[in-house]
Amino acid sequence: MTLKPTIVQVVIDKPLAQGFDYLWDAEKLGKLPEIGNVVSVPFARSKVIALVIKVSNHSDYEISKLKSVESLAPLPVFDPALLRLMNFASQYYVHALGETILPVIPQMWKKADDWEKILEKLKAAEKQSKKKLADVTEGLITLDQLNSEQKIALDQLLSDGEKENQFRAILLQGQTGSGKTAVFLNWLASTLKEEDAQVLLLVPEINLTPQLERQVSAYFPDKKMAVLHSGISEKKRGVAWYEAMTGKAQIILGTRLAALTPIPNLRVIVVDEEHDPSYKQQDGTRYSARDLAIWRAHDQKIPILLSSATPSLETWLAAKSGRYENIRLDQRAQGASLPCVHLINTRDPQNQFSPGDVGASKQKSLITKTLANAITKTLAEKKQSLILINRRGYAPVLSCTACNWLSKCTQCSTYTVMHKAGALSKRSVLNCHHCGLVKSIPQFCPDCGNADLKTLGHGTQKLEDAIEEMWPQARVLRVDTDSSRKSKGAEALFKEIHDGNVDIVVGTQMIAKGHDYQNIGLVAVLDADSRLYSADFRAAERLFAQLVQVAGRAGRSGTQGEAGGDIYIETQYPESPVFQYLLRHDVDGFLAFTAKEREEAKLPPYSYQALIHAEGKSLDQAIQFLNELKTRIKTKGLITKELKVYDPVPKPVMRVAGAERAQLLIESGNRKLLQETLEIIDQELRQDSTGRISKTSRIRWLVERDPIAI
DNA sequence: AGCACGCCGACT
DNA sequence: GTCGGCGTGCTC
Repeated sequence: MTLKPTIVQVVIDKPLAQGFDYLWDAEKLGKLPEIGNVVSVPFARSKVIALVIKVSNHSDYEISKLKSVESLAPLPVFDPALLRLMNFASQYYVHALGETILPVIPQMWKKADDWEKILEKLKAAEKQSKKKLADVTEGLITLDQLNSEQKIALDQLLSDGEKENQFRAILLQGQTGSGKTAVFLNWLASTLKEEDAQVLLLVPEINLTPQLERQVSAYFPDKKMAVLHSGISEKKRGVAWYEAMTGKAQIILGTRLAALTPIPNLRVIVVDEEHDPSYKQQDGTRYSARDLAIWRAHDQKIPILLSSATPSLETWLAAKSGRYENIRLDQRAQGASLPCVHLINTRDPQNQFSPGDVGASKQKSLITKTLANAITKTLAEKKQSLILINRRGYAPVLSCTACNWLSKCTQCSTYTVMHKAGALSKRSVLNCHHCGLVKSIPQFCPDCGNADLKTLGHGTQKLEDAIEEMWPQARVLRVDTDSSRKSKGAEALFKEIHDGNVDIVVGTQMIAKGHDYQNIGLVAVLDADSRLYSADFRAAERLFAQLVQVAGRAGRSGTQGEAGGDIYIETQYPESPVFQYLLRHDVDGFLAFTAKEREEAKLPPYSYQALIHAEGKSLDQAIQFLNELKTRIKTKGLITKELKVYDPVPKPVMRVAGAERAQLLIESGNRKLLQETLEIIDQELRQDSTGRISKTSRIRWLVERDPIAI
């Protein structure tokens, strides 16, 4: 009698839809295989990390050609619930299972040779660092400090808690400063009373984690927290991931990548700022961490809380229809009142400087007279001003006054942005924000030789210059990705603001996110219009959310009874609904208005969308590739009344780093039908592709489900 | 995705 | 004569 060999099927991090079979030598590996084991296998000429997805005695491949699993990682198995999530994500987002699963493993665990060493180190470290009690109490609001509205919200969250083992989705909607964080942290406390319960707390951006991290450790000083985001070192991330996976860490705090972390005893999920577009991954598997978190909660029959001041339309409608519970916080928790919104009509001459005005400079196009007066007043009151402009750098384009030459990127279909000396490099440079290309600034126009080159438009740097010129006595700080990368990072810059070392802060949207400042009297938004009328139908929704968030910064001074700050928006279109609803602080009104618009236009969430991206050497080739694909879809009879396939179009930024890009939009009111069609398209494309590159036309393609920008 | 194998152009 | 271009096929 011959014993049948043990065979495992594994998936690896390649865009290959299939699994690969390997022999399992139980003697050598010490144990029998289990689904969810992390292993190291020989693949082609190298060794790769793989995950076991099947255990059997059979292989469709020739047994004699099978290689053997080399080693077994000293890690717990990926639990069945997580594998269900991965399977779903892989199918839904039309990506191979392997390239969905393996990227969640931190780099530290990707080298099989180090496994035993790492484990020993971890164990040694664990023995040493017993418990370091946190001494911070930042943001700690105990049960008896909650205001009545927060108490009601918490009661509501807790009262339904008896429905154990049941999916619940709750929208916690409340304006900035209404104390949502205090409510959900106190709610988490009840789950964390349980000995080994784990909770997952998702935040949209790295900038937000340090503050929330301090708050969480103030609430739960004796609980271990694992922090997972791309900003922490690989080593720390590897350790945090291990602690989450082994159940040692009970609180898992992180950005979107944390949504796919193995958490064996997961009991509750919180998604903070659930509307934030950064939950959508833009490369690799293009998943939405919020949507996957909801699926995970549903699948594991646990509650999920979605928190936002300006919920996404999807979530808001779900709450409205009763599919989600809706808990609201309408008061401002610590007594601060709402900021007053001012719309400055830039077309009104009254708001503009006239030639004779004091302080009118060549920069007058940047800051209106009305806004300048408000800033001067705020300075006099010894309060801080935040000025937002959504473009980093000095000026978006350099142009020739004689022949209208413009500084275009040589590799992309965009303009390069001028950065002044000292910002990106020692000298002034032109920088492309799409491909990162850095070029020196030409002395003369490359086309006509004219030496008179001028900048068009404004960026953060130019604004900084203008402000310094207009208020020479003020202390000005610029906060954007460039300045935070250069100095000690964003945290250090935020500290400067907190400590009151700054009068005027100039920056991009990143200043407005999450950070609580104590002494802000004025917030100004200078380029709201650029995002008002965009080709992207979600642009207005995003702008509204950002403006509400910005407005939140202005009214946050904690002192009881004090008037909220002022927010100034410079616009040519003050009558636009975005601004009108903002003026009244009417989030629900805006969402209802937007919902109606979308319903009439049959746009998401009233329909479902997917994009097929194509990228090649020339736009024609990319378009042709998509046209052929469309024809194939048509011949197969897949285009029906229920499923619409648009014509291929160049992408908004058509050329990036030398590759030209086009896209094909597919839309359907029937989610299942769209899913099935995408699977057929994927199969069809895979048939004559290696990986994701077409064999015949050399076009790189990608299917994206639920795109957030079109 | 990598990576080797393989078949055609300008060079020490 | 060869070095090297990237089209094609394979990885258990």
